[in-house]
Amino acid sequence: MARRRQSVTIKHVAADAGVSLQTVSRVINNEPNVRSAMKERVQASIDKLGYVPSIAAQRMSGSRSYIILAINDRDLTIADWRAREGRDWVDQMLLGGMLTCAEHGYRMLIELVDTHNDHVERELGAAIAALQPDGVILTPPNSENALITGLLAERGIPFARIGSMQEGPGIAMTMGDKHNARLATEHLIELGHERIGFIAGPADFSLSEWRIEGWQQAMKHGGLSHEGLFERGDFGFDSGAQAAGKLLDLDRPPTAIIASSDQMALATLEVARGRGLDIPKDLSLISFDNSPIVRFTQPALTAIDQPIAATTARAVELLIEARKRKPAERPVTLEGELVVRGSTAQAPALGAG
Amino acid sequence: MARRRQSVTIKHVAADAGVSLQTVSRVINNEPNVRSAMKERVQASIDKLGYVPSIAAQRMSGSRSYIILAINDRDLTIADWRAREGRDWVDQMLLGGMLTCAEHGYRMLIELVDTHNDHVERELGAAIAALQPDGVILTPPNSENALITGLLAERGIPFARIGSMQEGPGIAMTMGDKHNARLATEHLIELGHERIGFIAGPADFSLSEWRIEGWQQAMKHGGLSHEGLFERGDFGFDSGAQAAGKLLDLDRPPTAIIASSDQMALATLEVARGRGLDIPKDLSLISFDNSPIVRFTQPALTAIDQPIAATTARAVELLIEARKRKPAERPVTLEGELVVRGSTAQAPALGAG
DNA sequence: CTGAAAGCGCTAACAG
DNA sequence: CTGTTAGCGCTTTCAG
Repeated sequence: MARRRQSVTIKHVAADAGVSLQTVSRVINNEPNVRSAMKERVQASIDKLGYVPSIAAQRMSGSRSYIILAINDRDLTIADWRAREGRDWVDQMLLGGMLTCAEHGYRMLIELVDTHNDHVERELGAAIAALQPDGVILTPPNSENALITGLLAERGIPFARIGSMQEGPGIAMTMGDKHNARLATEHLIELGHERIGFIAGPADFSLSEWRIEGWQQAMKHGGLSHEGLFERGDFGFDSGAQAAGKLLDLDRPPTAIIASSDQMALATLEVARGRGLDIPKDLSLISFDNSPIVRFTQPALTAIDQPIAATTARAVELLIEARKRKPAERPVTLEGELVVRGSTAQAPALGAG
Repeated sequence: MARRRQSVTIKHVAADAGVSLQTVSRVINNEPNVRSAMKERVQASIDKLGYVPSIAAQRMSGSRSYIILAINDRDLTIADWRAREGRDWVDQMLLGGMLTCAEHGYRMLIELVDTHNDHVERELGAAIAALQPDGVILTPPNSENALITGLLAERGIPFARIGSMQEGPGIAMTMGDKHNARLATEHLIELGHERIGFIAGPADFSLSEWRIEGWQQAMKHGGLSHEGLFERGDFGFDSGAQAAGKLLDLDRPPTAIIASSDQMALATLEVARGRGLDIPKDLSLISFDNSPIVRFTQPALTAIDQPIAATTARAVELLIEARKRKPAERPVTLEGELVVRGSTAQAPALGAG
């Protein structure tokens, strides 16, 4: 294989336009001090020759790499891909991230990191050393992994922490979990439900707690008690089934359940069916992931749609800005929406059953 | 923002190990002429310092970029992402491609290219100039886009053409479409079906034609006629509905239909239902995409599973090898499998109805 | 088998 | 406002 060198370099452009390399560089990088006549002349040569700067060379001379790295948990991601159950959060991240990157001449690269392992630092460190990304996007539960955030901060790489409100280095971002949980709860209250159960996610996800807060607040605000209507799962199906079982075993079981993940919602659906309950007649159900799968159940599930694409897009923008302005201290929040489908209905008549 | 330089470079390692840069370079690249004692000493320093070579620098000095580029059609990909209907071929490509890349120290980067437009060359040329990928993976319908393959060949970049058997530059690869169509048809013949309809994809996809061949061959081989049982769609829902309608309008309609995409299969399901046909009792149905969605219909669809992940993985391997060995001339084929679910059943009794 | 020198394409820093 | 100089971190010659 022949050595593949840049076919047309900054030198060719400089020669063609009859200027110095530096001037061409200034035009490429849209720097101020260039006379517009000069700029046009150089641009003409660039267009004529079809010149595109080499990212590697740009990176080498100490400037940007034009790469944003999205760090995802290796095992979780692969498990989702292999399961082929339609979970599309990676796609949504790509949708928001890639397109926004492209608008600014950047690329987004996904990196799978084995975050359970204690050599996260080595793995992530290697990725950073190899790629020298201009910014990193962290998703839960990595967003609050001190090993990761510490490393990034130490190396001075701007990063966004999606699903984290902690203070400290990096841009904290949330998808409005508290608000979203409130939204779901209020929808049920409006439908006349008074006993609304909540199946939370694991405690090591901060967003699990925010959602609990949102639910509790909405309940209180509606003059309802949430006592005893709470269970916790791990986002997975089995844990959801167990939690749903406990809630439905109560002396006075809930007439509606909010589950913090699609899998736990699906499990709840199945458990309820197993007990002869009709959804939504006997039990209303809201899922906290609007993944494709919840549209194909019978009935389709009312769900909280998290703005994954929009949040990732915003993260990219903030990361790119970060090298100019110092990022804001306050957490950035993009709120989700409630998508109403067939799994929620008027609460069963009070005296009935 | 401080200039971010490589924290530990080849120089540090060389100094630490008390050897020249060159020797370190040789160890990194696993070159032959290094005494094993030397090698170990250098490796020890590398490990101690946590050194990882900078891809940008490696690329700069004329060697590999360690980047494999997967080119996808911009509009199609974005449409799928936005639709959120669980189509997961991008994920499957990532699954196969990223993991295999990682095994070899490469990264896979997705690039969305507006392939309809006639400035494909500029777009793709820019991506290549900027990234200098070591290999490119093309998916249909780009695999046979002469503008694209020509550009790649001209620049001497190894590339794989998935879904193409054409001769010429680049590694031709298929997912066994002919074989897969035969498989589906044979399954139906075994179930006693004699009139098996086929809804093909658009003619500008070579694989559409291969599937037709497979179906026709299996029919002939089973002593059956395929005359008049053929329709063509564009892979989309509406075209599928139209095609299904025509097939079911025949004087002697088919008792089974094979659709070349999940959307066309779904459309067929709906059209059949609309006519009061029960699936699979009155009509058996096979989808040609085993995307998550076909598992959630009632009944779940029997489908051809295309080895997207495996093919992408193989493509990556072949591309990486390509810079050593000259790639084989013959097309590389990985065949799909039939996943039997509830949409196929024994043919309705002959005299009945 | 190992080392020294040159340069990849680009930008930062400094002159003019 | 524009040009010159000196590297970035690595690999490729080519000597030893």
